[in-house]
Amino acid sequence: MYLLLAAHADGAALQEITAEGVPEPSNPEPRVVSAGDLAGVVRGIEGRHPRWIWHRTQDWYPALLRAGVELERCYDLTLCGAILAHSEFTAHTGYAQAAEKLTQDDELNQPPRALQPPPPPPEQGALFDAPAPGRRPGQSLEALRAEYAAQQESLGQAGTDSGAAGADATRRQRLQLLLAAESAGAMIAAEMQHTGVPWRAELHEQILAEQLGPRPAPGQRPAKLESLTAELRRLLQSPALNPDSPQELMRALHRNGIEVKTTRQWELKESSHPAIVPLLTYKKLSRLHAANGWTWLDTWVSNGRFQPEYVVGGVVSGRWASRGGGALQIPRQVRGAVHADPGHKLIVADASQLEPRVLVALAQDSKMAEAARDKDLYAGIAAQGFGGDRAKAKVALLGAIYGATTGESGRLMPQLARTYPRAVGFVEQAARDGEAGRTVTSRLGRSSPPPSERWLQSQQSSTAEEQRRADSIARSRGRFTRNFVVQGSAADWAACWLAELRRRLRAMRSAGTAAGQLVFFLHDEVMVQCPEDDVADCIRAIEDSAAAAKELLFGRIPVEFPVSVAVVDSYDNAK
DNA sequence: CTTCCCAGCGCG
DNA sequence: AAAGCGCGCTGGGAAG
Repeated sequence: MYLLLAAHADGAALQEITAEGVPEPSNPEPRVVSAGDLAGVVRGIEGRHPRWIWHRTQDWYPALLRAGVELERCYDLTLCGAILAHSEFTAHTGYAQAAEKLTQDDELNQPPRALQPPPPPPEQGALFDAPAPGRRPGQSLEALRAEYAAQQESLGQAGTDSGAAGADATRRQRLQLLLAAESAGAMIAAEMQHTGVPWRAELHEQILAEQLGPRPAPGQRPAKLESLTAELRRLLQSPALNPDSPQELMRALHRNGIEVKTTRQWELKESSHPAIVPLLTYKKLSRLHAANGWTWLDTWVSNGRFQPEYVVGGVVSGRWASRGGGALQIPRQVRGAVHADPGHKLIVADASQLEPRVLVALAQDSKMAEAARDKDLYAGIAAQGFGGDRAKAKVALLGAIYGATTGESGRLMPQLARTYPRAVGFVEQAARDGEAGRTVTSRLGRSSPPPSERWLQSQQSSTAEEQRRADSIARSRGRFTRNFVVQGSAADWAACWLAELRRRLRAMRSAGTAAGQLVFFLHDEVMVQCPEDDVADCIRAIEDSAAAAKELLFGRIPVEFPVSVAVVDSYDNAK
């Protein structure tokens, strides 16, 4: 059962439609529901397991969650539309071609970004405020129904202009899987924001006090930073030095014979001047204070929860981004503040060495698959081609995925290519595609953006100098597409992992067997909080989901995607 | 004064 | 040890 949910002047409008996106013949009439009644109505319909189809999950689901309504599945027209508009699998369809035309028109007709009106403020207060009339063009029931129908038609044609019939079916199925996983991801993001990461403010404050000293008055440096500043001023003979200013710092270092080109940590470490150690300490602590200190705590943690917004589809590769509080960059220093509720445990699971394993599967490199049989892929590769030197093997493989050209990593490439011609050939091909301005595509069908304006312009180079520049721009795009196929396919895998895990956790919750809740997700890592007695069930769900994700992406292939699991009270004990 | 960009560093 | 991908956030500093 497919149910459209659209904004309406009197609240919301609902309409049952078919899988193809036409009004359900047996029940074609839309139904208008007032904003106040919506949560109750939705709850009632949910028992029939519909797929909710809406413009954006973020428009509806957060308020439903606040009203205590959790849903099983949805179809996010905005996220799915973005995938279909750019996927190589659907590039030949009318949907993608119309989208491309729209983009071009946009670029021609839109005022510069700075002149565009700011986005509306986030919704506050009442549940389901009726949107102002005319404010959201193209979001009527009819417009959304047409959009859904167009997307389904495009999806149905995925791959039909290429290759063997068998391959076509697979492409369509993969894309369909991606759309389902992306929509599930949007629900998970809203649910995790609603739930929040369990965060104990008093533990965080304890960490800050230990590292920085007592909480300073607003605008003041903490005691520890104050004393380090005094020490640096003395050691660098610069009585007014502000160590937070890279320019001042650079001048002070040069005056003292420390000839660095930047003030980055790794470059500073080259010098043995007595000021370097306190300077690095200062930088470390200053970062903690500025990014995750008392101000951060006041701003982002309340009632024992850190509730960031996750931005599904926020990264071109399919990874999530986040807004507010730097949710995807919680430094190790403060992870001790992430602490399970009484009687509960945190299960922190990460897909070990995910990207290299994804590369093995993508390239179907059987030699590398042997190395990937064991828990430690790098050790396996080291044994096969690097005389047992694990560090070397790791640097070489990561270099292949990122496109390293110089340094140790670049030097090891030929050696890696000899041992694994298929795996290296796969990323090399992606790099050449990117350099030539072609798009590349993840396993499930998410495609890289077209070449930038800069790349296009650089193609018309005439002088030798311009040509050198053009080559550099092309190589940069090559590194991007090289990484895209791996990072994007890893994101495909992670999205399926997450969706499968959500399904299992929901099933266990409704059966009353286990009460695990997803509370955090970070590219290749999930955190589930559950009662102590439910840990074993939840771990099994995490592992089964990982196995299911592998099979969904690649079928039955002899490559393992092991998950490393830690059961902890506090996040800092996870690694 | 505000706005924007950069350097630097956190995470994967 | 270090330089190659993807992000968000902060403070400094220049530009308007």
